Amino acid sequence: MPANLDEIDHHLLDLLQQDSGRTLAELGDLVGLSPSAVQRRVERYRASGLVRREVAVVDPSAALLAVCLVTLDHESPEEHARFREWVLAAPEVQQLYNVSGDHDYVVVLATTGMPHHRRVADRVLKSAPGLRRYSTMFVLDPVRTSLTVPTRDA
Amino acid sequence: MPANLDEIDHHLLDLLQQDSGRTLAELGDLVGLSPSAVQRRVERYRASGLVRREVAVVDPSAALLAVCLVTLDHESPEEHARFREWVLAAPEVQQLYNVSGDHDYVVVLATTGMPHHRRVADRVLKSAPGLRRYSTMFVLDPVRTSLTVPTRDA
DNA sequence: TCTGAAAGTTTTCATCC
DNA sequence: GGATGAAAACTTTCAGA
Repeated sequence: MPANLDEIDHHLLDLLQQDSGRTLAELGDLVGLSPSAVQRRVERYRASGLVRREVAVVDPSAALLAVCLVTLDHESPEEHARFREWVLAAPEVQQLYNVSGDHDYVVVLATTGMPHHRRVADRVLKSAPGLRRYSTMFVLDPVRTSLTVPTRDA
Repeated sequence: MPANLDEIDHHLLDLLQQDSGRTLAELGDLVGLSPSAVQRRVERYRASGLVRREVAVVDPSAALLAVCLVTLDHESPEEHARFREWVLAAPEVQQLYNVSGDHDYVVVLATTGMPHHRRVADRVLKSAPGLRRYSTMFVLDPVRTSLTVPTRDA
């Protein structure tokens, strides 16, 4: 699915992950291609599923973020499925990762403030199916937030 | 800075955080406003800094993600500043959070695979200034990845 | 002050080479 | 990969509520 990418593709994907608001002409200038050629490549990224969508990034300091480490009871596939479904139902779950190690999931909660966070933590995590325990780290400073992914080694 | 937001603003911001690829006309239909009115509001979000930018989201399964918990030695402001500067220099640091609790930072690393990860972990984390220790949780499944932030309580 | 509509400009899209 | 014309989107302006 992820077609072979050349240097220009890596450059374009870097640029698009930084700021997708640029025009095809601007992108063309930056990577040394015509707007048409850029358009073809960008369309290819979308069609292949490499680029999923474009989103607006809201200032994270407008929110209270918390990173929670979750451990489940039994680790059975059914338990995992139920837990995921339950947690994903909450829009405040900004990120959900199944991870290796002592914990099973890392959950990033984004809320409007502490009252909101307490409600969400109680309703979503504390009463989640299969939950053994969880701990919460509040984000004091979101130094960097992004979804940027390298398309090749540095 | 964050102007008072009405119901339509919340709705618009939800939509834009989900998918900013829609046209002003489409957004207008969804929130019940004319394209011009939508454009004015969107421009206001940008000007106020509430919306930072628009980015292309690359399929996270194209990468190896790891969540690292970092503890520093002394906790002095200077140590924090040096650590941040050092870590932020690496483009593979997708997210960096200063957090409360036993650990000082949560670092999300995005790499192209295990060889790349090892190099980055060695170069960026293991030799970071002021580092006492860190642990790594590899992401087995990025169930949900987003930067979505609620602009009001649910 | 905010809205909606229309004119003018830019960008994107599709087809050509 | 580049270039062109058509379609679509965006930006600006203006008048009304």
